[in-house]
Amino acid sequence: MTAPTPVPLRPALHAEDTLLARLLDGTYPPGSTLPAERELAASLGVTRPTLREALQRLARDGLLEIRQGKPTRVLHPHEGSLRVLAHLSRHGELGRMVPDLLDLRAALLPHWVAQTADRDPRALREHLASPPAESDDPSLPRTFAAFDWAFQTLAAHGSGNALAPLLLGAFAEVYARAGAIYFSDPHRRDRSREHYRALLAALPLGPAAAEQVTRSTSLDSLQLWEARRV
Amino acid sequence: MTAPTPVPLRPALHAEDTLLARLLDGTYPPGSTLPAERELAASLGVTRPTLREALQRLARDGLLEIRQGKPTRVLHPHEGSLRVLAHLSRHGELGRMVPDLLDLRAALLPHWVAQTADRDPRALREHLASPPAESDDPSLPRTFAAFDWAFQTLAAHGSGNALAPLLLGAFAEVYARAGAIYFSDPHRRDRSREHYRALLAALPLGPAAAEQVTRSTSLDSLQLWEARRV
DNA sequence: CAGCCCAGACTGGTCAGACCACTGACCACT
DNA sequence: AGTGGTCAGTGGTCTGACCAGTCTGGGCTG
Repeated sequence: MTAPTPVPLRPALHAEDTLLARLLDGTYPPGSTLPAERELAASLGVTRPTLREALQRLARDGLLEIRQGKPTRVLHPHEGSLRVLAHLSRHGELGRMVPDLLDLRAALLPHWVAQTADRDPRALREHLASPPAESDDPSLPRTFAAFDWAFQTLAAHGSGNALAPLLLGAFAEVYARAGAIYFSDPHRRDRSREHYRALLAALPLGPAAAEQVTRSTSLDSLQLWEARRV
Repeated sequence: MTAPTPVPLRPALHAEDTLLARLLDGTYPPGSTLPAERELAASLGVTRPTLREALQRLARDGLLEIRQGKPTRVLHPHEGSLRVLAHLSRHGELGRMVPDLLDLRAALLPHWVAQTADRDPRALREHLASPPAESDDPSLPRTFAAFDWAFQTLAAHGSGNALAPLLLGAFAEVYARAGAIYFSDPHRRDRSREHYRALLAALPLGPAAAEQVTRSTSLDSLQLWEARRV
């Protein structure tokens, strides 16, 4: 029996964070079974109702399967939901996600930009006109990431596909973290400004041109990342 | 004050379902504020801990914002997560989602198929070889939808993008429902069999060919749906 | 002996009511 | 007018008990 851990932050948060850490570090491997709630609550230093709230949240994220009468089961990652990404990104897997994120971006963004160009590119055009200027402000990477995120959001909304903003939203937290890393390099920032300019120039030429430009610039970003100093 | 409702199914489920229904039908519109937990629990005929478990789940879905000291706030849909899709699909919005789902498919699937073709198309080839045969089995639409879903899953896994299966998985429930509708038409089933055959033929020709075929067949499916008898 | 069945010991699900902790608005004081 | 404290209302947590499925092992039956 594990010694009751002191509870630094809110008990429910402590419980969720601790459980999540154990789920990710293999203490409770996929397919295995969680200790009984009473036991788990005691070892975490919280009460059962509090623990249960944390368990319900993790279950909703697709990490656990809770069924009355049987032990709570740890699900396999592929059974999980997109929300686990946010968790993973907080546990050091972020770097490895960047190329995958850029790859998805290369698949979706050109599609959305083309549709936006076809329907109503005004908001997008206006936004792209003024990316953050270069400076030595330490928060510039985050500012730049926010700008790029807004760009994607505009394209998702402009696509006319009601599911697009929801889909994009699933990546909000991960993107914020990953973007701060990607845009920490002045060279990559500068290259992205070129990308925005190129798209701005292509928008009046129609959807096909906008799509083509967005695709090639997205792939360029991916290559920029792959070629980074290791 | 609302009269305590009788509790048919599990109290926690009843609470969540009822709340969700009220969130979707505008009883608790976005931006508004939920009744206090004590009051809400009483009106739902459950106790506070039970209600809170339901609230925690809904909050994790991005439908609510719960903060100590302030009333629980109803978030706007675009602040929600992809999980709300599953909820919406259970509340009659499914038909309107089909074209949007097909549109997303047209953006992602060709990308994934191309990568799978490039890396290791064997499993995909094997799967595509044997789609469900025509019959009058009333469960055929669902069977067909399951086959098509497996196809997409193979492509997502084969893409090598670790995020792809997670992304696809977010649509599992919605796709199961939407697919059962789409594939209820024998004509559309037959057309999809043609699509599978075409892709099967294109796979040996390389990623570009596979991508091109997948893109055009995806768009064909979209047009088939748009042109349906109304 | 093989097989069925049921009690009991797990598991999670819910209840009850109390108290703690944070938020915001109101109000007396400066 | 500005400032600080007070307090009512909100969510957060605790306590310990009981309800409800699930599974297993031992005893009974055929």
